[in-house]
Amino acid sequence: MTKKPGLTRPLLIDTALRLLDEVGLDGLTVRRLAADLKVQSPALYWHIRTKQELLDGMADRMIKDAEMGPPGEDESWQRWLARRARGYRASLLAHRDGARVVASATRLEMDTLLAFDRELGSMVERGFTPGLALRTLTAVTQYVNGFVLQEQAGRRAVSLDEELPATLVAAYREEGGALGERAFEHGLLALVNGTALVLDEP
Amino acid sequence: MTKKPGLTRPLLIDTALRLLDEVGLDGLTVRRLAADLKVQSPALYWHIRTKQELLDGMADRMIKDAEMGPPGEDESWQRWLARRARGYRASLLAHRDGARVVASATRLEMDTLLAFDRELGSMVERGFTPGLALRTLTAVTQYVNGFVLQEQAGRRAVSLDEELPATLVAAYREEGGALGERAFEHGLLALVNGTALVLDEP
DNA sequence: AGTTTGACTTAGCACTGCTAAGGTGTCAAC
DNA sequence: GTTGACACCTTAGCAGTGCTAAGTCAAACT
Repeated sequence: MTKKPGLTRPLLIDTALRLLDEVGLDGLTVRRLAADLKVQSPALYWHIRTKQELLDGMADRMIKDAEMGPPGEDESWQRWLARRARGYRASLLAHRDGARVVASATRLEMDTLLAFDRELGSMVERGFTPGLALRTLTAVTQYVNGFVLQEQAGRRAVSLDEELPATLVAAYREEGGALGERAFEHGLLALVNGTALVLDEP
Repeated sequence: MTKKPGLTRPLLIDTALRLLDEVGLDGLTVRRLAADLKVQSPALYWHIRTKQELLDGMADRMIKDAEMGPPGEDESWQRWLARRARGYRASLLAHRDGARVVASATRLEMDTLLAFDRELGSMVERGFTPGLALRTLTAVTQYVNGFVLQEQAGRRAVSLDEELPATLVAAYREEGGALGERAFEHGLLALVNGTALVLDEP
């Protein structure tokens, strides 16, 4: 040990997440982050190997913040699965472009993976086979990823001044303008209840 | 009309999709595409305004290729929904990084939107409210997006030389090494059957 | 005191999307 | 047929990107 560093990997990740909320993923450049840390940009490469590694760290951080864990003793796996999905979604929504960040992640850290494994284990205790547990958790996770990705894209499929087709207009009116909470819950419940069906009939 | 152009917007998009399979989304640069078309890179900007517009065109193209349409007369909406999802997934898988491309799209063309509207309409004919139809179709679409996104990321959560936790190993062994067809079908069936449940109980 | 080493800076490379300005061939009008 | 206009493409280049090589310098160890 020599001089204690002004920068650390966790500090990089935290600052990057704060900066992400300000400027979005496209605005998040290495130089901009370095400026925020009052440092020249190559300094960051002492603590991370590539920008991708930084993104991976950010994704890992957001997943950890979701505090997903095994179900409580008195909790059905259905309720737990739904609660987990909601928490995960909230964690993605907590940061601008959050879903894009985790979608771009290529590697998670070991402890995050261990937490995931513990979840699988508790599902096995409740009657799932390991493969079934993995498939179920994957399905829910990917549903959330896809949903929030679209949610945060803030994309309108077509410019607003153009006229939308009839049924679509009716649908949006019924939904109150945008796909949000309700649409998410709809798909989530279908997924969870549908899984229960599949479980009963092998 | 004057000189007939050597380049056209559709040609750009087709060539870009072919190039995408070669070099992936990260390797797909404007200059590289121009070189493939034996043209200098700024020439492309006569036919498209930004690279994003090109990506949008590519996404639109892939969606059209899925040939999703309303259900046949003698087809239950459940079978149709599943068939649609499988076709959509196949279309995303048909091109390298296909899911990333559609995820990055910000705008779809009007006729694609009209096709979508026709699907919604036929669901309404079968008892859905417009909002319910939209939510259902969105849920399935986002599930497919998320799933294929992960599928194509080819990501291993952790490097292969590291040891994986116990239950996860068991799960992967049970699945035969990777999450593919079976996992997709599992989530899809859950989603479709779950939707049927939700429909019956308002 | 001298050497090592961790943490940072300065300079700069190869590349990106994109623009401004200029050229060139083809068509319509006269 | 000459002229003008316009569609389409080229040359040159800007501002910005991730990242590296080499140098600096103070703190820590011997």
